[in-house]
Formats: sequence, C-alpha cells, structure tokens
Amino acid sequence: MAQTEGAEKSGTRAEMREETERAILDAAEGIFAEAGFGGATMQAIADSCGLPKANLHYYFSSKEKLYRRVVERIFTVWLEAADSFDTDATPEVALRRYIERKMQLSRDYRYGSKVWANEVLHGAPIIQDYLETTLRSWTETRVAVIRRWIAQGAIRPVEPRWLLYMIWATTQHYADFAHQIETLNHGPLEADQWDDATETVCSIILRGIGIDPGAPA
Amino acid sequence: MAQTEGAEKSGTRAEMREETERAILDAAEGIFAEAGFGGATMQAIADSCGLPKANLHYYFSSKEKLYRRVVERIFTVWLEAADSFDTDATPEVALRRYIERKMQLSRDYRYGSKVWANEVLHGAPIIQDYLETTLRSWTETRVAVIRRWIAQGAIRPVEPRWLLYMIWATTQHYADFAHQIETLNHGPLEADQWDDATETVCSIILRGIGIDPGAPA
DNA sequence: GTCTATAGATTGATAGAC
DNA sequence: GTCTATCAATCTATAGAC
Repeated sequence: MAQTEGAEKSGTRAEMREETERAILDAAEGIFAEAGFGGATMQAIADSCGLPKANLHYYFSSKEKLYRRVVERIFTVWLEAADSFDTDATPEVALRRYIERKMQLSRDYRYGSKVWANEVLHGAPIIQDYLETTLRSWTETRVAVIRRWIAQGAIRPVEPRWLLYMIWATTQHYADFAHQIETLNHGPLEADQWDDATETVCSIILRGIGIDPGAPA
Repeated sequence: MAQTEGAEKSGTRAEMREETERAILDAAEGIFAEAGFGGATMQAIADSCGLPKANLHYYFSSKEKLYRRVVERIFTVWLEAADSFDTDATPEVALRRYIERKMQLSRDYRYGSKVWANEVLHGAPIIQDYLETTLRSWTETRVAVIRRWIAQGAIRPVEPRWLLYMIWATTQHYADFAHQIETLNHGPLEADQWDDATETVCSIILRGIGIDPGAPA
C-alpha cells in the first residue's frame, strides 16, 4: 500500500501507470496543439493535468519523448481511419466512407489533427520515418486502386495523388482551421452543419471525378 | 556620411532602412514558418539574415511586434489574391481564376502560407481582429455572389461556405503540407505537376458544383 | 511513486562603446 | 545605425526528501 491513490479509481499498479500516462498524453496533446512544440512548456502540460512538473519527467524522460509519444498516438488513430478506405468497394462507397470517417475524425480529434499539421508544417522533424514508410506505402496502395478505377472507366482520369491530397486537405481543414471557421460562423458548427459540410464535401468530390452520388449512407 | 554602408546598394537613409527591414522580415517569415512563434528565436532570425541580434530589436522593438509585422505582410498578399475572385464574372471564370491564383500563391509564398496556418492553428492570438473584420466581410460578399449563382441555376445548390473552405484548404495544402507532399513525391513538384494539380483541383471543384469546365485559360 | 527545490542552459531584451 | 557584452526571466531536467 505504498502507492498514492490520487483521484483515479484504484487498480493494479500497471493500470494506474497507464491511466496516469494517458492523462499526461491527453493534456500534452492539447497544449502541443495550441502552442506548438516550441511554444508548449512542461509546466503548462503539468498544470493542465494537475500534476507536478517533475512527474511528467518521471513518466516520459524528456519533452521530446513525450511529444513523440503524442504524435505516435495520433498516427495510430489516423491509420485506423485510413482502413475505412476499402480497396474492394466501389469508388463511390470507398471514397464516401473514407471522407465521412475523416470528417468525423476532424470533429472528434481536433487537437490530434492540429499536432499532426504542426509537425508536417515544421518539416516533420519527429515523424519523417513514418512519412517515408507507413504513409508512403498506404498511399501507394490507394493510388493503385484509384488507377484501377480509372482503367475500368469507373471514374474520370485524374492523378490519384491530387485527389487524395484534396480529401486530406478538405477534411483536416475542419480541425486545423477550426478557429477560423468558428470565427466566420459566429460560433462552433452545429450537428446539422457538420452533416451538411460532410455531405457537400462528398458530393463535390464524387461529382468532380464523374460519379453521380446517390443518397448518403 | 555617418551611416554604415553594408553590402546593400546605397540610397537615401529611408531606403536603406526599408531594405534592412525587408531583409529581417524575409528571414523572420522563414524561421517563424519552420519553427512557429514559440520555437523561433531572435538569434535564429538574426543568423538567417546575417545581422547581430541587437539590430533586430533596433528595427522591431520586440519579437511579438516583428511577428505581427510578418503576419500583416502575409495578410496583404492574401488580400490581393482574394481580389482575383471577380464577383462580376461567370462562376467558371471567377472560381477558376481564384483557384489558379491561390495555387500560384502556395507555390511562390510557401512560408507565408505556413505562418498563417500556424497562427490560425494556435487560435489566431495575433490576427483575431483581421478574421473578424476583413476576412469576415470578404467572405460575406463572396457567399452572397455564390448564392446568386445558385439562385440563377448556374451552379448546383451547395452551402457557399463549405465550397470556399474546400478551395482554401485544397490550395493551401500544397504550401502548408509541402513537406509531406514532397516526401511522397520523392522530391519537389515539377512545373508540369503543379500545372496538372492546379487543373485537377479546378476541374474537380467545377464539375463538383455542376459546371462542365472547358479548357484552362 | 510523488513532490519541492534547484541546477544548468537558453532566451528576449538592453546598456553602452564605437 | 551597428555591434559586443550582459542582465533578468524562463525553461528543461534532475536531485533528494518523503
């Protein structure tokens, strides 16, 4: 019974450690998103999760290692969403599902998206290896699928990369530029605005590549 | 003849001052873009333009004032580009010209776009007033024009804001996420890739809102 | 494992010679 | 106007009591 109990529900030592780590990672994600790596301070992260600054260094040896863990967690979430791009489905189903999932991600994980944007904006000093391995191979498989659709005459001939960039850019814009959007909107987007925006993005892109989209799923 | 001459061409005192200020602003734009406000240091900016750190404080009293000047300069460039959205032209001409200009901006002023993205990402602490005044009124006039097009049956009915966000997101992505794009591309985009990307963005968006686009201008 | 106190390094900003 | 030297504040990281 040497361990301090804190406010969290008690559990095994491993569970408590995991809980504390997650609390720190959540706080760090928010601070890194709003201030960038350079602008964020360990003190601000500590305050955000109600822990002394020294505890952060106990769980994550350095600011850079903590940041790396934050970015890795975000990449994992992104990868799971990326799987919603079903390479066996029709173009309409595959793209619609992927876009809808990406829009949902922008809505639910705004800070994660912002941290990722920040990282790429600054030349990806931490995640360059992910870009060159995981992201590149994911992209190449999808490029191949889109080329097949084009060869089959299912969609108009467009360079697949420009299409993917368009989907990434448009969906992530709703997270990364949320502040600008909310300023122009005089407040956060309502649920029906999110739905309408999602449907508009889907329909413009699908029509744009020659598909006449049916009703949303 | 008390003034030091330096490497620049000599001129009036005012011209020299302007020249030095611009050199500092150029350097600052690059450093702020790559590191963010918090990550950038006056030393790094000074090194980048080959001046002692103290000189930066002589021309711009503080880091924040220098940053503000950088952001203001970028906003001016953005505004000039925004004028290419001709409210008297047909939807096809107006949108195509606007998209082409925005893509050109992403290519020519990558760092400016990155600084802007950084600023909005972090909640626009410096430029909030621009968002609420200039950007908001520009947007409202364009929203009105797009609604008129819809009423005339010239384009499909879509919420004008989502369409504008799509154009902003997609075009700016080529600057803000240039590092990711270049990693996937195994190098910078070639001239013909820029042209193809621009044409693809135009054609998808125009077809997406119900316009059958002709040949590019 | 948790917390206080502090070391060690860096940074924005300024003083003052030239 | 330019530059060197330096101050005062801040930050990452750690030492050491509990």
